[in-house]
Amino acid sequence: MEPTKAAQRAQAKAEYNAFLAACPSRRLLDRISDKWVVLILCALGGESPDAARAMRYSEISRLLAGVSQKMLTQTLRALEHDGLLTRTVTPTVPITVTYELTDLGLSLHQLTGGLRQWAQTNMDQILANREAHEAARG
Amino acid sequence: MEPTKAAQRAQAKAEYNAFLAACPSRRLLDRISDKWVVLILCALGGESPDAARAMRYSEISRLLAGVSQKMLTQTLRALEHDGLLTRTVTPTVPITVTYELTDLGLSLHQLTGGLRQWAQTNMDQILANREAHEAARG
DNA sequence: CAGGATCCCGCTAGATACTG
DNA sequence: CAGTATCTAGCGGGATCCTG
Repeated sequence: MEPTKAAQRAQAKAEYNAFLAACPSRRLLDRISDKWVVLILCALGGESPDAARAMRYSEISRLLAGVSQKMLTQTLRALEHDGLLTRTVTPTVPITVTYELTDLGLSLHQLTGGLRQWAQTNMDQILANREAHEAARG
Repeated sequence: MEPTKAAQRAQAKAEYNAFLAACPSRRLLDRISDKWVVLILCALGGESPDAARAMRYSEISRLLAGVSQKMLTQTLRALEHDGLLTRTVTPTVPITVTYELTDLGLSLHQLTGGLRQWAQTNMDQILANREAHEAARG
């Protein structure tokens, strides 16, 4: 009679449906389907799972070329709020703030890292597709 | 002296770096890190890899509750342009247009489907994190 | 009636300048 | 160094119109 873990997991899966606009998971999916979220997770997560490390604000800012301070701060705060990363303030002079992925953030990094990998791996194919598509219909 | 396939792959990986703002793969990553892209891929890809199927415009529109016609059309065209899906017009009355993932689109669906799954699986944890975070600092 | 193009508006991303 | 505050332009989104 005791519910198995598999049954509990199936139950949890059935609870949320990201296709429904009103479902909380839909809003969560919208949030993580964001270019800055993906890039920040890729930065903090490193190339391999064990390469994750804490980074300073300026370090992230430098790595993610093109990000504005506003979007970086805003996105970091949102990720902290959701428990995907921790923000640590060290009162040195000048002040030091580091960001580090939580276990939950690391689990999501498995996926976002895949996105980055996919983009880099299939870039040539996509470029070829675009050319073919443009040639086909001008 | 002949380059191995692994070496060629490593070379291809080194070519693109999604962290660089000027790199084409960065723009590609920005594109696929988009909520409508993710949802459309999830819709056309189905729950399991073999559940992928062609869908009509109105069918997608209904499934992705909350998407505007403009964004749906715009995103579908962009995905077609990149070769992630095909657009097929059947001259019935009234006209029928179906969209279907290509192999490349299916490969990306492996990842976006994971995002959706992750959002639905970790929703409860995130909600708990938010509450804890708000309680901690009002 | 399905499919989509166009116009208009509000919001938000992003650049710039300023502060603890 | 690590942010906040302010302003503007461009994008997202709804209403409307067009076409087969």
